Amino acid sequence: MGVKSMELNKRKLQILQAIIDDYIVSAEPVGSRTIAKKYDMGISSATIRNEMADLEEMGYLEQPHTSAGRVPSDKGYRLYVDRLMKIKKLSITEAKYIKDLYAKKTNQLEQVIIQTSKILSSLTNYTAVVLGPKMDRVLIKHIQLVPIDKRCALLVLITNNGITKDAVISIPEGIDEDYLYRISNMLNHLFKDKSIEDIKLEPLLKIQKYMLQNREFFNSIIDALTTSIDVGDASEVYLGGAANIFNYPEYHDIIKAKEFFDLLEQKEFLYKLLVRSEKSGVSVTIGQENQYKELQEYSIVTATYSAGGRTLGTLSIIGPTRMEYSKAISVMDFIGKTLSDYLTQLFAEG
Amino acid sequence: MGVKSMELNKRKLQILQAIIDDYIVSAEPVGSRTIAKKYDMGISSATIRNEMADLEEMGYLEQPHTSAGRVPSDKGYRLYVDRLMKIKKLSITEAKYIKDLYAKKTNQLEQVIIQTSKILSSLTNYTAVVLGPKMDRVLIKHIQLVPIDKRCALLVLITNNGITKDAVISIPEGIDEDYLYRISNMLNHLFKDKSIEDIKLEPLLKIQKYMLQNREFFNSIIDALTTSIDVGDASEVYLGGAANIFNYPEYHDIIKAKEFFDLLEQKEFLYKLLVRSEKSGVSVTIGQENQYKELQEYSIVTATYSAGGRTLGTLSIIGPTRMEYSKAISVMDFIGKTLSDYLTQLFAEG
DNA sequence: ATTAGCACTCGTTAAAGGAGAGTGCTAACA
DNA sequence: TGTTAGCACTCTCCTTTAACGAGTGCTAAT
Repeated sequence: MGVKSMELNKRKLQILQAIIDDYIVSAEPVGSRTIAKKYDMGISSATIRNEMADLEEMGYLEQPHTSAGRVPSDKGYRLYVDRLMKIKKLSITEAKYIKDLYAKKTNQLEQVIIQTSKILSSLTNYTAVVLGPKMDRVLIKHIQLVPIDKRCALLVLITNNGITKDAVISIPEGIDEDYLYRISNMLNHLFKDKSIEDIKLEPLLKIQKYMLQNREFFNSIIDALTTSIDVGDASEVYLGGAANIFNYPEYHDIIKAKEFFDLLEQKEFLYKLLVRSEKSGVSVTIGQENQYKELQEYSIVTATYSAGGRTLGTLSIIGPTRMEYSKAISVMDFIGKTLSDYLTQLFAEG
Repeated sequence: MGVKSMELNKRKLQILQAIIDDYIVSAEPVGSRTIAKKYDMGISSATIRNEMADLEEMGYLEQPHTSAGRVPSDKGYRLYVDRLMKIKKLSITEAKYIKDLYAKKTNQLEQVIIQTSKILSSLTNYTAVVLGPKMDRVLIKHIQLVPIDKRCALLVLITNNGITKDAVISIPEGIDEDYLYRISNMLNHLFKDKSIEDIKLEPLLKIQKYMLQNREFFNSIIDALTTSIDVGDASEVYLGGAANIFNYPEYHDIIKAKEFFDLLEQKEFLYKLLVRSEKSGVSVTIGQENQYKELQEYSIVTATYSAGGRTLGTLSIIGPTRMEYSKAISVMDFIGKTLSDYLTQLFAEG
């Protein structure tokens, strides 16, 4: 057989691309005859058969059973994504559609995120998972205690990303509005321009001197601060288009479908999975590349969004490894950027 | 045949109950022999056959095809729910499990709602839909403008239910902190103890005299107030246990399953469906009783939750018409009450 | 190196043939 | 008059069988 034949020469790449292109839309194992007929490369099906056997031996293709066509392996998809596929730019209609949806203003960050998940899923036809803004590295812009009545006050926290959090806390006896005002100023002075993480670590030391009286009250403030932030985890995972999965025949098996929806219900897991370092741009995880067993039959395309150059969160779509990577990647890229522009502008103004 | 035989006598009710009890767990059409054997009523299968034919003619049972057993009709389920089924009280273990989960405090109302949807779905094995607190009839307890920096302020709104809403609004040139403070007081004075609805109707008239200067600013405040409230609709629909539907053989059909999940994705629709007048207690909608075509193959059990005697929202479960009504109703009832107690206490304190 | 030809594999589909569960009806019975 | 045993009949579901066809690998010819 000679070593020569096992090179990944141009023809092999061409054939691999053709097979994957075909399989992505058909979901059926691809045979040599199909390739020979559909793509006119001037070689016979027998030749293609030989090449396919080589590609299988090299790990780029798999055979469901002896007398079936070939199916791409994860390694095959990886090669396809990195070197073979043609990135499809969004159509002008699609780009305009997206731009228009982000045209109208709203101050409700959550609404924007929800809308993003819907757009993402409707354009890609996969399931979208969008994470709300990460709070941990965000800086505090303003912190204040607002008196409501004799017994309680509202703790308000505003970050430099324009996100607001608040919590009602009760006031112990014998604290008048003026004292509350002084505490409020003190907190603001102490924590302004600090990150949320800092609060968790520092306060006990720095505040200690203020804490001699009303120790409990201070504790409840710190408590409210940290817990109101920590909530960020599971509750800020937004899904869109979960039912899209039914479009794909691999999930017409009830067992598979159930697995998928069970997965989606584990919001904490999704959060852990998709929260990533600030690496911007679009990234693709194919099947077994995923560290989690539960996800090794899926592919995930992830992008980040930011405001004013600071990464805030991630958007992802999740679907079968037989995914329209080309379309998916360009949509993710475009929406990630559009959303970032939108948020940057929003925060700059508001 | 005689008119007599068509009465709903005790024996017919007994048989109907037996059939529905059986069908609810088996999901298979129930035959006369099954009833005769399993439930010892001292009559033969032939007699039961006659009664079943009567029950079918009266509309309580249906026959999928000539040589199959009987299946309850919606009318049959209705009779079952109203008169036949034995309400199963929660086991002590279950009651304790629920109580324990509501034992620990949190100020995050949203977390409580999310947890409720999880508990509901895990105990009933159906899909839970919980609506967040309705805002429209809620009274305003406190309203305030908190200055953040020169260019913007935070509008904070606290309701008598302890719910907080806020929005960042920008301040026009030439408004100093003192003036802002006066406006804040004015707003508070004007809107305190009013409902949100009132704001939408009244402000233009009442505020007009204040609005001579800074008309735009006032408009943006009113805008922020009303929109931050209106969000309430779709974004406050919480789902739990959607994947539970796969436990039931009627949804092993992919078409049916897809329909179900498509339904769940229409949050606005679910909101419209489940938001109801304050009628408290548990209510059941069976199949075609539902006004919406899309839901006529499902049954829905709904309860309300409240705080301090004021109804806030609804909890529901949705599942096949072949539902364990008895279990479902008692769980809904118990959780509705427990949640109400919890919230009542929470708001009384905080 | 390429390709035509061919035997072989294996999954898919359709038809055919029970098996089984259930019914309605009739006739006998208390 | 209500109840029940018996029976013919219906219809779905499951299994078996056979034929089909898409696809492969190998061999031999080009």
